[in-house]
Amino acid sequence: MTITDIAKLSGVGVSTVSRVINNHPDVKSETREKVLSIIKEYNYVPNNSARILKQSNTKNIGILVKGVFNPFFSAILKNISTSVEASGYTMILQHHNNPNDLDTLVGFIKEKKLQGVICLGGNFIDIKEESFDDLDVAIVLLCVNLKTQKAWNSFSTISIADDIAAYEATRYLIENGHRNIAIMLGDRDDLGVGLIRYEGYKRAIEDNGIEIREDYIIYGEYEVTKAYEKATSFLKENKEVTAIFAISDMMAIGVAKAVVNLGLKIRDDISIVGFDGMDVAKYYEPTITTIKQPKDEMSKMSVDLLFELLNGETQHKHILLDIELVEGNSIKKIN
Amino acid sequence: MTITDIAKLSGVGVSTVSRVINNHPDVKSETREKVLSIIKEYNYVPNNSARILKQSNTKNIGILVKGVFNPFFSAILKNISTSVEASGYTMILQHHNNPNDLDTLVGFIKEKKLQGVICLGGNFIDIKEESFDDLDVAIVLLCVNLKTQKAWNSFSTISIADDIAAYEATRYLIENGHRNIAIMLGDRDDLGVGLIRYEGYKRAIEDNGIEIREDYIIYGEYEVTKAYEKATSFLKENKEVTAIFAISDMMAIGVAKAVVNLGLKIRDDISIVGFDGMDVAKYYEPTITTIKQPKDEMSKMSVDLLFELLNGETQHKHILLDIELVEGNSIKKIN
DNA sequence: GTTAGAATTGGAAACGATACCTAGTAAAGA
DNA sequence: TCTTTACTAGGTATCGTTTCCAATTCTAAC
Repeated sequence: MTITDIAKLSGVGVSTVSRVINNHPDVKSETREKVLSIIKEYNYVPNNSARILKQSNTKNIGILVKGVFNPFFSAILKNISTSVEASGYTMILQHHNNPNDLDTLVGFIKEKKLQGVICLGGNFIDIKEESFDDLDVAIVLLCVNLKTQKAWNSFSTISIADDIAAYEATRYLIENGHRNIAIMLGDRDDLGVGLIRYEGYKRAIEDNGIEIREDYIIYGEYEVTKAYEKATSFLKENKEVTAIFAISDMMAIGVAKAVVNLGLKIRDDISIVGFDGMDVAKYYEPTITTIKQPKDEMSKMSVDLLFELLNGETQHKHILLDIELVEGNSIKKIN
Repeated sequence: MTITDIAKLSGVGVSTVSRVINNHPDVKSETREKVLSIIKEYNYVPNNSARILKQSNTKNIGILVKGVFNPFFSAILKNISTSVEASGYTMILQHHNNPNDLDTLVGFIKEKKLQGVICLGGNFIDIKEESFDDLDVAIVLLCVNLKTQKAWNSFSTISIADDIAAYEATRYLIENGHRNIAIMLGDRDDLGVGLIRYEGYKRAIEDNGIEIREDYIIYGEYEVTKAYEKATSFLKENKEVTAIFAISDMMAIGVAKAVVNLGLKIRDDISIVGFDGMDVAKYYEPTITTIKQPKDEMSKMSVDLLFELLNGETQHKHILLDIELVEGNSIKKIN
């Protein structure tokens, strides 16, 4: 079934059928009805490749996800997915663990002929000025590790102030009297936003005259199980620690279980702070104090911005969203 | 940059360049080298649409996800994603909430010119014999509601015996002395596998001479928050209930929090059984007894099967995987 | 030196849509 | 009645590949 077949069956020319399909105005309504009925009867769907070939408009949006598909990313993914489809674009999902995020991104764009791409997570610290030069594509980075302002006009970013967020979380613990505060990061070899969060933590510690201890870093790999294991062995050996700041809520849950299974009490013995503001943190018992990221806003903005960029309605932007420290019941006030 | 440009630059014909690109044997090696170097120099990437148009081989694999992107689906998605990419196929993700799953599926296949598709969740109860007739595509259904054996040779399924699983969970509660057992399903209007699970629950209740109560069905919509709210109001009004069987672990966590916030104790006052076998259920405190689905096996098998089907190495299969009741600490033994 | 056969190579017709350009028809105005 | 204008419709070149078929070159044996 091609457009030619439909044209013959409806007794009109191919251009007319094309006009009908694309909702062009210059078609008599009875002709349109007739063509439409034939299309429906024969279950005709236009060949996307042929259209793309002619129009050089692929309508492909890529989503490049780095690392774990944690519930936080999934929630964002779902929101993005819904909006992308609603706009008649095709969403191509790629997951990777490649340390070279930039090359992966560029390859993805070229290979899939993307018009736009959203990156979820990853390190983009050494972006080169010319990296995106020859590709005319709308790029939005979400939750990435990016400190340089190089090539600042070649892509957009939507992020929270990860360092300030981590600073706040740590300061909150210190204000509550904690001094021996450990931090749980993701992958030792590929920190991503974890690096920025660690810097916030570090600054808060130092600003309050506490000594930084490298051995207070735990790597939980963003997984509940790993977090549980690592926290268990860590707590066994560092009895003086009174608080752990985990940079994801899922890891915070692993830590919580470790605390319980060691015969300790969450809050009274070990205070816990999470990060993300997932529902599970709220519905865990005790409710875990966490840094809430505006995930719905983040996903909505990223898609909106992407389409604005695609339509040439805006220049590249760098948006910083607010976070919120949501108090739970997992932090003890010491004296 | 097109194949013609490359041909001119290399001083050969387009067919030769095409042969080089596609690794056809009939090219002198020095010609090949030359063409390859030009391709590299000019950063040429073949136009995928043109290729697809000619070859009608899109290498597109679709993933159609119904309803919520819960952590269970995300985990499966991640596994699938990795394998699909490794095979050089493109993964197109679509999320929907359309009650008519079959039409959505067929439209998805046609529009995106898919070669294969995996469905995650949904209702496929009224599949018609001719539904997939004109589409030559490998279909694997995962975690779907499907009872008829119509068109059994047009698609594959990978599933667990949802009814037996739910039967087991319910029977386990009954064996532990519970009689007033509520069940928490997903969406009232779109049950999916929930329907099958409900039947298992119902049968277990009846087999043990307990009266079925329609008002013991709670609809938690597969969300922690909803589950929490619904369980809270349910428990306030049904004080005789001693156990709740939630058909997802995330909902089980919502239920758990509801129990705690009502001043009751998980296990001692209200027993909870989940479904899925997610890490969070294991690391929740108390560990939630759950029906564990072999999610890694499910995702691996679905992709393997899909590619076998694509390569014509096998006929359609209908695989039933085993589940396991993983005991936690959320069930009280009554006398 | 010829020639069969193999090894390479080039030309050109598709694939299925879009959109420019042209043409016919009907209504409106002169 | 004739011209102008607005609609509506059709023909066809084109997008960038692949691949069939034909043509050319090369190799080696006579």
